[in-house]
Amino acid sequence: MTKETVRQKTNYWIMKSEPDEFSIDDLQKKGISIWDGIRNYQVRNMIRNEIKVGDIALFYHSSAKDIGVAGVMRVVKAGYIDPTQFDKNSNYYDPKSKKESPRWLSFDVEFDTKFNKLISLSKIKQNPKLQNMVLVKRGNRLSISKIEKEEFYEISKMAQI
DNA sequence: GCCAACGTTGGC
DNA sequence: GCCAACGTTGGC
Repeated sequence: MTKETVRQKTNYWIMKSEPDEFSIDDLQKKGISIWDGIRNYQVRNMIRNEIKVGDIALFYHSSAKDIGVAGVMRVVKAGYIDPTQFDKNSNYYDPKSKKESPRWLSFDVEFDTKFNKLISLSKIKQNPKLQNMVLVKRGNRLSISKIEKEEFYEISKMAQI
């Protein structure tokens, strides 16, 4: 089989954002948005190696009054150089990143669905089918993590009840 | 290369 | 606001 005929499997992700900074409503308004400001090497490597067009992601609201999964989005542009690392006016400015060797990557996502109600972290922790998610484990601090297709559909199901 | 000190994330 | 659990930095 040639390389061209290999169809890559869709990856499923959960991606955190502080809704005060950027919420599911902001994404819905914009339609398509850059996902920028990643300043962690593990996550950077995930963007570089795995996140690709067509991947599906849960939008998670973190560090807020109500925390949990707010909706669904799709990756529409794979990893590219995050412009905010060179922008002195940005919160994400990184003076150590050089134009010749940029450190950080961003990508683009498109709004798909906003859940009627937030699927709270506590509800997720109560669901026995979701106990393997990195999200429910202690010390999980990565803003993006991979999830199983089954976990994605389980959470989607919880949104419909 | 080790590791202490410091910074950040994020739930509670 | 607290603090656990990391990640990063920098002196040695």
